[in-house]
Amino acid sequence: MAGIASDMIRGNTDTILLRFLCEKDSYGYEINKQILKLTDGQYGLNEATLYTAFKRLERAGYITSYWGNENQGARRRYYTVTQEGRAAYEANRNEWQNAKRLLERLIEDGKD
Amino acid sequence: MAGIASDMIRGNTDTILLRFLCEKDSYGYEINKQILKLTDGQYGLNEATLYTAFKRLERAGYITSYWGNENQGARRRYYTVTQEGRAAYEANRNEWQNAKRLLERLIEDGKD
DNA sequence: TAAGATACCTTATCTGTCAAGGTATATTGA
DNA sequence: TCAATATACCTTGACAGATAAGGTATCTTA
Repeated sequence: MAGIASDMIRGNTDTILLRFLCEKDSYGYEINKQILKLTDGQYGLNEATLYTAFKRLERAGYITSYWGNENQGARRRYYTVTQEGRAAYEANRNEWQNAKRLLERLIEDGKD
Repeated sequence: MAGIASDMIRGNTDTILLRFLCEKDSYGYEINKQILKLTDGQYGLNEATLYTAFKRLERAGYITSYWGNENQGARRRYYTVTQEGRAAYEANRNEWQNAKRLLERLIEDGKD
């Protein structure tokens, strides 16, 4: 997933994770599969990026975590979005929409 | 211009500069003023970012530069986009449009 | 004559991403 | 039975782009 596309998504990683956690508690591996599915396999988070982002969000107080009690299969660390996390998601979503508008002007309006 | 919005634009800096240079030869200070104008003052490149990007583009062979012969005022380094630069702009623009579509799915489709 | 605008540049530092490595368990097919 | 694959987590070191802060030099304006 290297290259420009991933650099374009940079800065939105946290927002994407929060979006999924706003729907329901989940864990890293599952969220990444959902991302891949939603993008038809065009985008997925590198694992190091994924777990770094979870740590960042937890440190910021936007999510909390707990171990699931799987009685079979690999263990899972579940994440729950906090009230602050929901607010951050809304704010980030607005920021994305604003940034999108600006980029459309800056990149696309100069079409030949 | 710190914060999330600037991180969202990261990865598009080169594309933005190429877009302006595809219209006409220009120099750093002028392009930055155009960016500010197009975004109603909402976004402008940090100078260090700006000149770093020019260097990167020149090293990549996407632009060339020459000193303008101003007989008054501060000296200006003008940039010209190359054929490869135009091709890169088109490719980047497509990548941006693709990334935009993905981000809309990943961020916006989960609306409440 | 000082302040502000124009115009360029460098350095050190920060942050997010990523490749590469690791651990452990369960399932599936040869 | 046993190797491969999928699930699921984590850490480390390196890299690239963005930035704050500093600098230089000229011209205009109050």
